[in-house]
Amino acid sequence: MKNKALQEQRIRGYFIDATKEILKSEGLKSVSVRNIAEKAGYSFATLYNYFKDAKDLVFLCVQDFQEECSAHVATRSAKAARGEKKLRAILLAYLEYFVQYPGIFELFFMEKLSDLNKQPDTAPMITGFLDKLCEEEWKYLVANKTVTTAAAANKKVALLYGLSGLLLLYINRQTPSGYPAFLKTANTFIDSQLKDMTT
Amino acid sequence: MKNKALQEQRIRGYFIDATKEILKSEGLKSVSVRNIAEKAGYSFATLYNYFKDAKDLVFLCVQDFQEECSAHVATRSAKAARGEKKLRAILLAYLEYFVQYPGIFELFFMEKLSDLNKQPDTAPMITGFLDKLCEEEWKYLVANKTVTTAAAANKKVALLYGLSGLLLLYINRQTPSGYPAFLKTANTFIDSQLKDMTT
DNA sequence: TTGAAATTTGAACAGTGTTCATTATTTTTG
DNA sequence: CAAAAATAATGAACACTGTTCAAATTTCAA
Repeated sequence: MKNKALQEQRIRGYFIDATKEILKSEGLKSVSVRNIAEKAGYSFATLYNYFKDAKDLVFLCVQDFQEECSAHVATRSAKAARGEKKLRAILLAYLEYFVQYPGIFELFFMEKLSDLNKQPDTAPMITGFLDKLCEEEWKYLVANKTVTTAAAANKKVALLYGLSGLLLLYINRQTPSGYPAFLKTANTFIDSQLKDMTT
Repeated sequence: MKNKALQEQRIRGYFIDATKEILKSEGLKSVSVRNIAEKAGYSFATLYNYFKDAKDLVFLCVQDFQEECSAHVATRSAKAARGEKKLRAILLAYLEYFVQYPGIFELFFMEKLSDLNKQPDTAPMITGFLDKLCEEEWKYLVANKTVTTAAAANKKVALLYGLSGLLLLYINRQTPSGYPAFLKTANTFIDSQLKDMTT
């Protein structure tokens, strides 16, 4: 009787779609049990039959948003020449996506994950996301002896932490103030991290 | 009639102290208008006679916590030799403070500031805090020609963003997992940023 | 002491999440 | 097909949240 499972998955999908819609339009602050349920066409109580939490539901959107971000990064970095150029394009497109959707940055990096979310390991999925986006280019650079594996590893984490902090302060503390200044700071930071590829 | 002003300031102090107490013990999630007021010994409605918001009140704690953090950094870095050693000690003590009080990191970097908080410019106060802590050491290093002013400026921002991101991911996403791993990552990152002081 | 001004307060309202007994629907069985 | 059993959907209820405002209280000067 797999109809049961199919129907159940469909209904879960309605709730997830409703949540995604709210997240992208009104943002995380407008996500509420009653809000989601209304958009999904069910009572708020029904949500609890399919999900432990609204938070639980919210974190199920992470994968979808990652795919969307991946697509955005892919198109924005398609023209760039392989290697460092492409890596730079990927990093900038990554920043661009979160600047466009601050609510998704909030969801990825600021929202506390509830206990059940630890089960499907949402946290490593998020922290490993940038690595996955850059994976191919780092491989390429290591293969071409532009950078050593060890140096690449260091640069990867420095970029992850640096870009996370940059987005955090830009989105939450208006530092730098204004998108042009943000872009300039981002480029300067990426420059400094990609220098001395063999160090 | 300056008694008026004095008494008013005293009462404001009761509310601020209550808020600080809650922030350090239960954390930001437990900060509520009724919660603060009860600890302060007043009705929840009274809070609105002295502050626009509970958020407003919360951000008034920033300065006090910065002073506390400064003191912690000072004692923890007192023994270090001037220059790079001391700079490292400052950075590690800075991290240490926020790891000890994740609620204060939340307040400094994650909590959205309301409109009134933009008036006393809380945001630059927060983003400039690390710079202020390190100011003397950077001056020393520049004076000793260990690093150029331009290179120092770049390293300052890279450290600010990197450490912010590191704390963000450690506190919110358990990455790295465990304090020893966190310390190792922090040291590696600081190493990479302080290398090539003349570049 | 009295009256006016200032301060403190709780009621009220609109939100929030969550649980659970009741209702409605669907599925299975006779 | 009809009755019974299983499943799913629901809204009432409770405990919170922030915020406003008229009423109660306190303060203080005349």
